[in-house]
Amino acid sequence: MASNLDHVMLAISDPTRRAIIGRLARGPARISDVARPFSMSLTGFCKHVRVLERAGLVQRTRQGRENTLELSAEPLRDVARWISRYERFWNARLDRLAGFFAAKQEKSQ
Amino acid sequence: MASNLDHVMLAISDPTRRAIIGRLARGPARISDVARPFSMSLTGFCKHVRVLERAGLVQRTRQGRENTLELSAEPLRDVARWISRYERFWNARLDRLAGFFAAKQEKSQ
DNA sequence: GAGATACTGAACCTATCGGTTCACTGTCGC
DNA sequence: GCGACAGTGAACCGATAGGTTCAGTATCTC
Repeated sequence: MASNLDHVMLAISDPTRRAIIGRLARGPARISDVARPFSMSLTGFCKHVRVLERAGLVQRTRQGRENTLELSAEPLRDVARWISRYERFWNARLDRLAGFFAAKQEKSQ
Repeated sequence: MASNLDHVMLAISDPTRRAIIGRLARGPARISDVARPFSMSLTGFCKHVRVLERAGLVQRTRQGRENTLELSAEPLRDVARWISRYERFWNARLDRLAGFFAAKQEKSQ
């Protein structure tokens, strides 16, 4: 019963999978080519690809024996939307600082 | 050797922990009070709190036998920063649309 | 058809996750 | 001091994560 947001966040919580996303941002590529830089069996690598697929973060196109992967970043938007609800918290200190300067300026006028 | 980004993303990949964050956004609260709405043992709940602490997302203040939790959203900023690198991908369609209208307007002038 | 290439599936391993129960330690109120 | 309250630690559980190896299936090349 895990939601897609769960799947997406879990998918990007692994550095290998973030690296795959980073690679695919430069353009689509075959599984083997994406896998090459990683010191990992191809089977292990494919498991990461499946996790990314489950999250909807990559799409696979099969032509003959080759599988081309393409980034599909839309699900990240949901994560961004969730996080944006808390932006004001990490901006809080900045806000207070801005408020301080605003008050100071007001006084000096 | 997991990075903090790993810990933060893993922490927010669980709906219970996102709910805790949502609750703490309304203000600090005692562990027991935050735990009450969840149908889960207090011990189990405390494990979630520990995961959030490991990620730096909550801070605990102890006074007597009570533990007050406070949201510390700064780590989410790192997640937001990572995600922002891919914004252009989910905006791509919008960008093309904007480009289309820009070209149309240029033509009509 | 033979051999290389590009994966995939199944079985296995260890570690971690998300949850439980039970026993325990402090701390507060009376 | 005693009982209720707030929370922790340890042990356990089943499921999943992240990795492996090995064997198999298509597919391409020659």
